[in-house]
Amino acid sequence: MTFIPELPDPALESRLLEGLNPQQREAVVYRGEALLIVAGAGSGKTSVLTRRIAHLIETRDAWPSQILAITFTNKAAAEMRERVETLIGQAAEGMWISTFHSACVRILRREAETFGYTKSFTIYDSADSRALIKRIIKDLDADTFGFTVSKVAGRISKAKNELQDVESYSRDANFADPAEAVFVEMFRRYSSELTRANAFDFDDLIAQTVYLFRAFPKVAALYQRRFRHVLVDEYQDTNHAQYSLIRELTRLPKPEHLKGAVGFDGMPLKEYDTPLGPASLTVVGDSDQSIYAFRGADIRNIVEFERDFPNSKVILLEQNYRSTQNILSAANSVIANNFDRKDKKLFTTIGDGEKIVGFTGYSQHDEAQFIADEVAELRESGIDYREMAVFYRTNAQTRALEDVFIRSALPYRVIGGTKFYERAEIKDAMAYLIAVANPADPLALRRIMNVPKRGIGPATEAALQNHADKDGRSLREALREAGRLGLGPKVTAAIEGLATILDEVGTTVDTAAPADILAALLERTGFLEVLRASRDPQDEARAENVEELLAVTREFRRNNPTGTLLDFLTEVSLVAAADELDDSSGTVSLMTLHTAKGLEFEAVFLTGVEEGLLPHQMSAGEPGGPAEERRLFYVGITRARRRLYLSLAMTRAQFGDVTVAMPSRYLQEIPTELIDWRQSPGMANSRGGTEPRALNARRGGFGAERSIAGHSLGGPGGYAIESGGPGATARARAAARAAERPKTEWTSRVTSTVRDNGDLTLAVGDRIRHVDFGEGKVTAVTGVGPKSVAEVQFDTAGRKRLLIKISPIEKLA
DNA sequence: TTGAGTAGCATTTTT
DNA sequence: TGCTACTCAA
Repeated sequence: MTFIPELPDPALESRLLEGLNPQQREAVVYRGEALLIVAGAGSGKTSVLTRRIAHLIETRDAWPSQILAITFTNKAAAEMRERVETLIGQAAEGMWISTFHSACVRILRREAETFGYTKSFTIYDSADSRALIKRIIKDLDADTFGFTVSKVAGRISKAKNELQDVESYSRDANFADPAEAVFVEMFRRYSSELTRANAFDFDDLIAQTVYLFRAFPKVAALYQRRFRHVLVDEYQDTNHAQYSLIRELTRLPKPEHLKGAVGFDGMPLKEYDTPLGPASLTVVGDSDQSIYAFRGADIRNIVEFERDFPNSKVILLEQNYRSTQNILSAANSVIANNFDRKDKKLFTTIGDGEKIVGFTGYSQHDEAQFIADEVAELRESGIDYREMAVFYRTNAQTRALEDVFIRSALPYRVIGGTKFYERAEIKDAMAYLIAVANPADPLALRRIMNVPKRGIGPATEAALQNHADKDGRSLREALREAGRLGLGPKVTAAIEGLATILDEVGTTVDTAAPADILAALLERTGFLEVLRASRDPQDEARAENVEELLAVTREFRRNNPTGTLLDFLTEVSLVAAADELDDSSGTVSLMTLHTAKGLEFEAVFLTGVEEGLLPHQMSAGEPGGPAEERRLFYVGITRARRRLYLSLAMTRAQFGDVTVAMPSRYLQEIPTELIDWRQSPGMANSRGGTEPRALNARRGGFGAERSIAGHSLGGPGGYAIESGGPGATARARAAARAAERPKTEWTSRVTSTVRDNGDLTLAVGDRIRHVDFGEGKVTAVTGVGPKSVAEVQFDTAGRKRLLIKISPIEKLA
């Protein structure tokens, strides 16, 4: 039979390739079993990926429903979908574009009944997992073996990422070691508690999907038949479980496993539906941007791709369309220090651009003040706030930055960090929803049992739990039978009241809108009422947060008119930090370097470039730690389009007391001529004297990676050796120098003083005195009431923005 | 059982 | 510094 394909529209096809360089072009049009696109930072990979998908559809090589594209965040997924739709219009419907986790939830919900779960399973986020682990540690007195919640959570997570379950883990376990025996027991309990609660944790979502596919080839075959083109972004950050999932999906299904099967449209499959070859796989990644090894990401997945897929093709994208040459040169020279990598050099035709700006503050407040001043200046030069970002290594660093940003009245937003959904009151409200959606979940129930206060304390809870355990029933069922426990009449009534509310509201879960369910729960339990009546001033804010949650549920329904409570809970569980980014908001974004991956900004401030912070102390003991930290630094640098700032502080307050910080070794890996030091470490160090070359003069003093490499001798299970290398002596010397100095030298130039000025009003031309900046003249006043902002030209400290209400200032006569 | 008060401890990065 | 976990009185 002759098959005459419908010819693709040549105009459209050329539009898909328009503006692409030859390598990008090939990445779009290549057809074959396996394709690896090695995409350097800013090399236009998203564009290539979206056009490749559009091209597959446009050339009739694939139906939209045959495409599965995996991204790192939901935001990236949404963006990709949008871009594909813009390229080819409506036809994009039916594609699966999502994160690993969302895709797996979708599969698991559909297939839950096949392997002993119900489709109303809940997803435990890390806080939930930790709460459970904490209880298990307590039960088993495992802390006597030195187990902490994070250690146990880490080990369990690692095992799951390696696709180990309790059985396979204990097969290799050394039971002669009592600590290991205890760990296995904890692992066992953790797993069985999850199963009993009809819940999956993050790692389960992937691992259980792989188990499902392996144990039920007929189920797997359905998906193998459906997805003919699998595309994976950020491949360098995939772990073993995710890798296995991809392998399962791209296997050729056996015809007998498809026999009699029913397709996704509910129609029986036909003979010719059996595919002739495995699905084609496209992965995109850059091993220089692998920063998730701590989470089990295995860089070998990308490095050994060609060996894994013998018929594969590799395409390199090295031209950068994002950054200036100065920024790229800095990035190239830093990453070149990682041995064991394929040499790759980013280049651009944009031109050199501005130099990188360096600044050394006396304290983290000083550093933050510099950033705030620069942000204000950049804004004046026409760069929008939303085009600026501040990066840091640890979340704790936000404090000083937020402090100064607030006082300077600069609009900012912290991405990630203490998230909305991690607030206690939100977790409580969510626990109500979970308890209603998944009655088998005792964790949620326990959380809300006494919120708001009902007089159900630990003793009562234990009694209920006992009753439940006695005849193998759930905690929820025990609640209904509280009358038989011989508790006080008050408590009994409270318990029964709660049970009634949950049961009655529970009848509506499949039909009612999430907002209505939440409203009913809040109303009937008096949750909001109690918060509002409280004397604690913070409770007012908590009540507002809960109302915000209510608004979120309404918003959800607006976007998903048929979305059930379960859909809402799923969506909430899987939001990533980067998903919070709102492109339309005119605020500066503050985020960790990890969150920054995949994003780009016109101006980037990379803060805390200090030894011990970047690279982080904790990384020194881990194999490959310093190299991964360097990649993190590299990722940060390459986010910037035009302006890059590197800053550090001489001293940093850590839990109350102040420690002396040394410039990061990575700073020396950047050619000096690329950095314009507004205040170099040397200048900051030597009583204001000008010594811009001081950083280089100390070469070797604190930059020696040799000291770190030596640590690998410790071997597995070894403890991190107290550093005795050159780095340590330099640190000690610096500390000694600091101690000799009069204290005032080291106190920060910018304090965190806040004052309530009531309704002090300032006018242009007023002279003021500021605690930190000295005297100055008001040059502008904007805003009204408590939000009014003064712009002040200080005599020596330069120009600053000040939120009048809280600044430590006084008006001079 | 609750709430106030205090002692002790902790910070790496996250789907 | 800021939070949690524990103790003790009501």
